[in-house]
Amino acid sequence: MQIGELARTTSTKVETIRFYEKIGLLPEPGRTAGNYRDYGAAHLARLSFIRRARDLGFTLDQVRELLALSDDRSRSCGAVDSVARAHLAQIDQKIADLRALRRELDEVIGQCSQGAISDCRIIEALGPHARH
Amino acid sequence: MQIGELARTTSTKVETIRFYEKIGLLPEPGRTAGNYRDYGAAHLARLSFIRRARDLGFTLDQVRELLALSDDRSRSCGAVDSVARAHLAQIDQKIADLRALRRELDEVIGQCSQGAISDCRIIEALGPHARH
DNA sequence: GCTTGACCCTATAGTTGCTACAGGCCGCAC
DNA sequence: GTGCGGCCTGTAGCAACTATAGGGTCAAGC
Repeated sequence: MQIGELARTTSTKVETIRFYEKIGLLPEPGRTAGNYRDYGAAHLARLSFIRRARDLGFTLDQVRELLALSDDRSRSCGAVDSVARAHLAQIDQKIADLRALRRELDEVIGQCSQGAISDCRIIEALGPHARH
Repeated sequence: MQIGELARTTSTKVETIRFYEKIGLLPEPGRTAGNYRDYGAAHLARLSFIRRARDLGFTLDQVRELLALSDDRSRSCGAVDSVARAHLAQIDQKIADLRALRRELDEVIGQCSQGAISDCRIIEALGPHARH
């Protein structure tokens, strides 16, 4: 399987695959006579794992950790669970932050009366005298 | 006012102020005899505006746009309103995305039975055979 | 047998929004 | 006069890719 097919199969860009290889996330595949990368089922599985984890918002470092854990099949699942739970907590925090921000921005926007800039409440609310 | 004081006043790092100057967000201030940047009230106001907008999650490009609009005090407030509303929509989208992701991750985590990795449902759920 | 075009290769620079050096002045207290 | 904090410039680094430049490979068609 060459890189383009792997890319299509996993909905990944070719450059991203090469990038994952460069940072050591994806093992270097063999090469054909013409120096093309030649992937097998194991590469497909590993890249799928990476993509799925990335889609779930794990950072590359977290993915690296999950991969290391999953490679060591004798270890307990607890470590994996804790990585995942930490990530969940981060997501909850992000959602809360965004909601707070949304509320605030909404308030600022609500004051716009569509007049001239000199009377614009949005600009005013952003200004140096706005006490928050 | 020198850069350190401006930084403290606006809760910005010195490097960030120089960075804003370099990318043209903050006008170059005058210099003292010793080549130190010398800021006045206008700089303080502008930097406060930038910080506040950034805190509300506007990108630097959006901030640039808002600044340009606010400088042209004869224009209607409508353009400002539309920048702000577009940003609000982006935030809503991000919140929705994160919530979907949260749900999914929560589901994956819920399956962990704390057994061995070889039975770990999280790893499994991330694997290539997980149909999503 | 030669060209065309799709694919692949490496290496490097760009993106966003900063942050962190390295190596060197300025200004003031002691 | 020397030590220290603060300032200066310029460059490199972070995440996680993406995009380009400048080339090689391979199969098909004429």
